[in-house]
Amino acid sequence: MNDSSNINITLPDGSVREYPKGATGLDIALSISEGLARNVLATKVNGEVWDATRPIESDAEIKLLTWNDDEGKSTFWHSSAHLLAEALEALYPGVKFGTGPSIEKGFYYDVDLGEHSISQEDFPKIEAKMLELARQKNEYIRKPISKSDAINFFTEKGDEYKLELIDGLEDGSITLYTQGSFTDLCRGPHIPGTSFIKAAKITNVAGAYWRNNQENKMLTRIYGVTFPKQKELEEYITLIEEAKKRDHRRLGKELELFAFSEKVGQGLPLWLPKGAMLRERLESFLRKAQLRAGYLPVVTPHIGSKALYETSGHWEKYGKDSFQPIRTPDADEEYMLKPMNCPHHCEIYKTKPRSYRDLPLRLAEFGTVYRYEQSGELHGLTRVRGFTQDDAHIFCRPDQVKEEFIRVIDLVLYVFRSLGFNDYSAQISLRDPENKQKYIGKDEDWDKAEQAIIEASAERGLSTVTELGEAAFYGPKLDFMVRDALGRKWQLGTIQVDYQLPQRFNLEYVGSDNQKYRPVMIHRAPFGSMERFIAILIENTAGQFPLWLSPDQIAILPISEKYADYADEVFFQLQDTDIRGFVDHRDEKIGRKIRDAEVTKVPYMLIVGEKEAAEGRVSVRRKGEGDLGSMTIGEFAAYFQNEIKNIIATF
RNA sequence: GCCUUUGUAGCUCAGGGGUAGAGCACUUCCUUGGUAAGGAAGAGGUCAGGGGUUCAAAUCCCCUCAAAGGCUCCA
Repeated sequence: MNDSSNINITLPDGSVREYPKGATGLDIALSISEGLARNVLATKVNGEVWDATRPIESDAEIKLLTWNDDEGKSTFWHSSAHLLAEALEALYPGVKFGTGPSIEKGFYYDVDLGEHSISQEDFPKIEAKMLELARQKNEYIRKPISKSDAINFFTEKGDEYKLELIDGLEDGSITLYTQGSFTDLCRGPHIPGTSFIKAAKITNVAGAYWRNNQENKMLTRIYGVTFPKQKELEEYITLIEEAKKRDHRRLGKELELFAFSEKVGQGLPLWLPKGAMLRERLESFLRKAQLRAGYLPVVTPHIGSKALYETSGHWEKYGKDSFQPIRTPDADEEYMLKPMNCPHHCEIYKTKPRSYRDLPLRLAEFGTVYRYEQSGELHGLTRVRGFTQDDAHIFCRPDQVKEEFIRVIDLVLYVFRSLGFNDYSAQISLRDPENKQKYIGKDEDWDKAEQAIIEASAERGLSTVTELGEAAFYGPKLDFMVRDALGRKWQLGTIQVDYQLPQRFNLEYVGSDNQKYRPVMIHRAPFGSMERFIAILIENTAGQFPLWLSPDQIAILPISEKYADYADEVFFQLQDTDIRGFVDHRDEKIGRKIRDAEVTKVPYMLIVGEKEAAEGRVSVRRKGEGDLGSMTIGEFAAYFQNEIKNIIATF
């Protein structure tokens, strides 16, 4: 044990060092190396992030946080929000402040600008001010304050939003932070000083309700991002530009995959021939794998009587936010566009008595559903009002849940692999253990299902995070996330256990003891929806789809009109081996034909001229790579099919 | 749904109270060419829609619709 003036500090590598009581993270860093000390942004003390300059008074486990730690970054950005606030106060006297947290990539501050408004043109001015203030190398100084003093301070300043925040705080836990001439109500922690901030960019400005409540006043939310090095800002900007180039809305138009029409309506995508073919190919790919995995295809109508959704509970929960019921002309009947496929599938389950021997029953449908999403929510293909789920419902016995989960995981991973998503993870969403009564279903069933999900994920080696309280009220779930080529995360497929619908539809099966039992239902969709999945696929591949999905796989480019017949002959021969594409018969030079094929992202160009026609060969050019040399038509077909075989294994 | 911004040719965009512009794409003609843009001519728009102000509106004002970025929502 240490004497009263010293404390023991445990470092992440497990080593224990002795420091004087009141040593700060910076002191500890300095004792390790000066270089480290220069980079320390904050200190994690017993799992809590502290200012690097805050004295540590007792034994602790610590970790020194730098730019390389997520928590280091978020501290850096939170401090940058204060710097932004200081700049705004200098530029717009009288501005009132809401809250200014760090976010995944940067930070924002919600402000009430009063008379002023901010637009893009003002960004450089704000950025310059921030950097000017940063160069003053001001320290972030932490100061605990009593509630009454805090109220006096912000009353005097006229910051009503801060006063509202203080109102919800407990006396004794309130701190202020000051850097330069700006003082903010803040829990912290912060980086030691503004000198760390070397590059700043205001990225966006938008409206946001005070405290995220629609009833409250709309404040101006100013988004920004900062870096400790100019170079990192440049990389960030490059990444943003790359993301813009990959935007599926832009590529969808350029590659003629889909379109929207005001006449048809908001959020209702029109699939153009190339997009439709891409989509059909994805569907048949999954259909084939599902058939092998024991799914049975079903088809159900796009509408269902209102009673169906009263039974399912959807009417009660979402009815007033849905497309409203359709009335029949004569009888007093109401039908609804289907927002989910599961009620229909439950009715299919009920078409005959089921025995425990029939289970699991796996019903699959590419089912198109309609949901009236808020207009401000619509976004390209990722959020639409009419979309097709690669849906299936597995009706099984409680003891089969785990096995079925494993099978679905295998199917989902097969889909990811075949489509080039190699960086994926999953989230297990379980009940809130504190609040079990808000969930439907028997306690023991939940336990069993949650256990089944956890075990199935572990058995398949999924990298998972577990979130308590994130389960749906009707059952726990497993959601898949993929990281795309730019490092962005997307939520894709989902597997959900459902105890509610079997109960609401009174589904039963006869057990081996001739008693009636209730099946468990599992909803699952590896793609999620065709629309959303294709959007993500477009962004991940930048429109350069895997060969087997590419709308046009080859472009045959005759050198001149003289070889048009030979070009057609090549085309027909290749078409016989299921290779699709076109012959570019335009009256253009070869350079132009190549350029156009490159721009429209055709994977293979086959150039045919005098030499090729004479020898029965093609000159092969791969998009983005260039000339691969000459092959016979048969050689090319084999080469081509081999490439596809290597991407897409059979399930 | 709310806030802010935007809407001009198929696409990308300039212009802006006084007869609508460019590049690309498209059509026709010339050119018959060897690995990322050959040449010429032509056609194409009720300036998102509706209303108002004005001698005159694509331009200014109002409303509607749609899009973008946020916020709230998401079976």
